[in-house]
Amino acid sequence: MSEQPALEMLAQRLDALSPLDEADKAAIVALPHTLRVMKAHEYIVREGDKAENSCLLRSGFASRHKIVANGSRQIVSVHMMGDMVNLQNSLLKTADHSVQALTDAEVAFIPGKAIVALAAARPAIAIAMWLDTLIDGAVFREWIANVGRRDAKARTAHVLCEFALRQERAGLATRNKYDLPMTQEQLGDALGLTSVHVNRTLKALEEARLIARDKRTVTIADWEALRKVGDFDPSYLFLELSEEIAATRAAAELYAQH
Amino acid sequence: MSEQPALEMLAQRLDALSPLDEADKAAIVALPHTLRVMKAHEYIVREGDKAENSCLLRSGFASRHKIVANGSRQIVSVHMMGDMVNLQNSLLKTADHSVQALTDAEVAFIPGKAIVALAAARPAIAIAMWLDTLIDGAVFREWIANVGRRDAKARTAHVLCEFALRQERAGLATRNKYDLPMTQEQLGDALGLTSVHVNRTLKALEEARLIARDKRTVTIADWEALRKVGDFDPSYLFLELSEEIAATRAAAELYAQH
DNA sequence: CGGGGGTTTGAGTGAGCTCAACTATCGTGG
DNA sequence: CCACGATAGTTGAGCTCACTCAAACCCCCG
Repeated sequence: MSEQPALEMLAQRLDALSPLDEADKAAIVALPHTLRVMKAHEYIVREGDKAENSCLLRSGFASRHKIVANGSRQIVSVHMMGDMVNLQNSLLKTADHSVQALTDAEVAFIPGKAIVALAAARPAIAIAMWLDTLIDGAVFREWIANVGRRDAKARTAHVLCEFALRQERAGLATRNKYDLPMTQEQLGDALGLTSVHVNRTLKALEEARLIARDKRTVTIADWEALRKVGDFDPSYLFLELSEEIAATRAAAELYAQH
Repeated sequence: MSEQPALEMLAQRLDALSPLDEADKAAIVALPHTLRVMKAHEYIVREGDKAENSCLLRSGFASRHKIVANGSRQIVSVHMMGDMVNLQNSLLKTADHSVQALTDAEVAFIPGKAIVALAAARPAIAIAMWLDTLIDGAVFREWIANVGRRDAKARTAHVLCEFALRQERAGLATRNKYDLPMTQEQLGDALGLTSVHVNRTLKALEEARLIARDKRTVTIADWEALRKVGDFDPSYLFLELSEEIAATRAAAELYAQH
């Protein structure tokens, strides 16, 4: 990943959400942080932990989840390259949920205090981070509706569409073909279904020729049809606010190859 | 409601979340706004609307909801006196969900632009509003887990506990007895259940002597037992951050009577 | 005292669950 | 290079929680 400073990615993301000047970006890149390479399944934050760091996901995938009384798990969000996984840790004192690596991942831990101090000193950064949090909230709302009111087929199709667009935005794949970085068990935990039922549902979507699967690579065979059964309208992702991220990243990659 | 300026309540809330100085509070109270009295069922914001205002709920109750393809509704949050109902409208351009009055309500509409300008000018306010948004998100996460992984009984008990503590914080009731300002149909929309099943579930909770009901007044007969079946742990509400709100409000009421 | 919204109850159905077995894939060490 | 074990995916059979449909019932308000 070149000589790029670790937090360049964060500066880009926030800049895309809400324009920052060069000094703002420099201040973000200069934020104190420690880089860690995590293995799949490793915990990045545990529920109940004292909240000290916020985490930028530099590569790989991570999920946030809660455990309920009967022992089952609910994944409340899935994150990928470029996402700030737990900005809430900057201002809230204890973690209300766990964050776990879904795949091997590179994570930059940034002290919450440094983030708050930066936000206090630089309004544009405060607003960009607030906006990131607002979009986070919009996705949560959609997920509440997803698990609360859609049946298994629609629910599954919906997140398949969401992942497609988010991976495309992150510059990781196209909207028509991407790696689903989670087991059916984990997918079930995200959808509020059992792994057995996820399996049958995916099979049904495949038999209906909406998707194709190979290992964990998902091909969306009929985007329009999948969008329809999944009742998917991407506006809650506010992609237009960060459209240039994928483009920037693609350009950087091209440049790196030469 | 006395001669208090309409936005005093907002200044108090934000100050409780993250300390503000007098100039900050004065600036909040001076924010441009229009007051409206809404009837129950009236829409405050409609999904898809151009987002122009954020709304402070001065009295009454409101809910936010999404409609899914099959026509059913999912309530994603319930709000009460003192809540900012849709801060996201300050920074996001279109509303991704609707806001509706559950009861008659007084609402202060504040232009999103004014809020952003204030946040940009006054870091302490930006951070307080960001924090409010973060707590909003924590509640959304809990609701995802609630509808995704808890059965009807636990799910219902859980929100009954949540409403108790939130109404207590707002100074509207005690945690042992409060008005549930919604029909069983609406409760079902919040829980991802049908109204029929909500009815049976409430009845079961009543027969188990965990709650008692009279019209829409809920009495929690056995808090500890209800908390347990509802798998309720209030930490996600971050009540300690705004403990003084209820106290302040109670004191103000006392003062007003004399 | 009639109408309308909300609540309650019953009866039957079905989507998604549980339990259990079997298969496929893949990394590891002999 | 193969055998093994572990992890993940697939399939079947039966069950149950919550749904649907439908009919009372209740209560408030005009």
